[in-house]
Amino acid sequence: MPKSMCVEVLTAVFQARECAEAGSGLSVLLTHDPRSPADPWALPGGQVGDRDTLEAAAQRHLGEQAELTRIAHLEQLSFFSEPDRVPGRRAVASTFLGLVPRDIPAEPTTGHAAWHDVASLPPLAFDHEDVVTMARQRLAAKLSYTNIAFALAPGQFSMSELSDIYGAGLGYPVDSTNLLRILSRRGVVVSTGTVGRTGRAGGRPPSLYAFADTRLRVTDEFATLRPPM
Amino acid sequence: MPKSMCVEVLTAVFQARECAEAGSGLSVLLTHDPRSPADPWALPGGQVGDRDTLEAAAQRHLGEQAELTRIAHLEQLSFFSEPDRVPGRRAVASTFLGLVPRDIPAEPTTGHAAWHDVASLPPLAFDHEDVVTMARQRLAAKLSYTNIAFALAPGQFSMSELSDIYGAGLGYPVDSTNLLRILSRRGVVVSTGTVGRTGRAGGRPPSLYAFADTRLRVTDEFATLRPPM
DNA sequence: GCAAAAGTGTTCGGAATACACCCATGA
DNA sequence: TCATGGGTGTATTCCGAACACTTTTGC
Repeated sequence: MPKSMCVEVLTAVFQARECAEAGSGLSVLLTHDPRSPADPWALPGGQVGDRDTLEAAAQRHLGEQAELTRIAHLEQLSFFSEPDRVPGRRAVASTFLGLVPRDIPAEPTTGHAAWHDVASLPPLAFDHEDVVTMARQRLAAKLSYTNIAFALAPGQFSMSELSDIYGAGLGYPVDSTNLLRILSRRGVVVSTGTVGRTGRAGGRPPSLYAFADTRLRVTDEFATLRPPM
Repeated sequence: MPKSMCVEVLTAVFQARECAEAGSGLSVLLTHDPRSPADPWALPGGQVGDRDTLEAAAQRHLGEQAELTRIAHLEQLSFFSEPDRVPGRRAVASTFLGLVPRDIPAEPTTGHAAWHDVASLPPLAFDHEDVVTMARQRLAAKLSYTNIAFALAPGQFSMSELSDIYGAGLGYPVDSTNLLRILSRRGVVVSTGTVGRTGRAGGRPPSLYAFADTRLRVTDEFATLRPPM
């Protein structure tokens, strides 16, 4: 009879930050135990309880380690199961991608967790950097063919703000003009009828939009090889 | 300290069968223990060894239970972690999608495993039908934007044969004329220069083609929102 | 009025589907 | 020579990127 294995969860939580000046605009939540200052930063996560699903365990650890209780979207990534990925014990990691909208309180109030721009990450524990890389790739891919940006955007937003969020997730600038056309035709965003305030540099006040759904939905199902007729 | 959990692997292996008459043309490998005839059919899989990755464990079980040692493609699906998905024990399942080409020996020689057309599946154990459904969706999606069909096709094939394979995986007919154009432009298939034999109903003998790669490759990376320039 | 940002319209090119037509073989 | 299936070419349609132009605000 084979032995049972130890399963842990790890979550890469992203947020598209406001700060325009430096970095990519996309930040990931990392934890660091101040009692062990020599340890590298790590992704939030930990063990799975007897009655937890993996998703529930991931959410519980985010609440405990970073006071993050409102995750707009959480989805499974891959399993990391190399026998020696964590020295000294057999730990199979179930990894997750989590997304938090821009308008929730930014900074965790404990000293154990902090947001780091993905363009300038510190050294990370074990294979956690691989998890971040995979999470970024998954996010970029799903921005193209799903409405996943609802989980990064605030409740209402201007199209230029949304194109900044897409740009942060994709890594290249996105034309806000065409973005509105595409997302409107697909029924992803709808106009709220309200207008926002003009920014500090002047300019016309923007119309505000909102996402039509708050659950993940595939919006471009058949990139090619569509069904006939 | 939380208890460790029991991890099992489950694999849905697909093959595009030749038999044209009935069914969808897509078959999945199921196992059934003749010593327990009352049990339903199940997906192949089982426990994970101490030094196994999950992928290695999945492949080992396929070899033991169905004498299947040449898997052309194996990739992780989701984890199934509902606490009561298997009555009586806590079993977290790591599920896989496996693909086998059309030209390998079709029937397992043991009585423990058999191919079943996905259009007429028997009742399956636990949540295994959900795994099959997820695997079919993953296969259909990746047929559109990757070269994953290399793992279902024989080493050489005519375009009409390949369009049958695509049709089996997608669930709707695919025009072989346009399929060749698309896959040629993307560099997915190349002409071998050889020609095959005409079928039993007459007709012009087909040119034979082959896949350029035997590893998964994304061929249509940016369905939309391409980078500028 | 001027700068800055938002919104509108147009053009262009690429890609996929559909379909008509030609080619090669066996009976 | 005819039926059958493979292959080539073309038309249509759609969608997204690029960009010029107009509109609306603050100073």
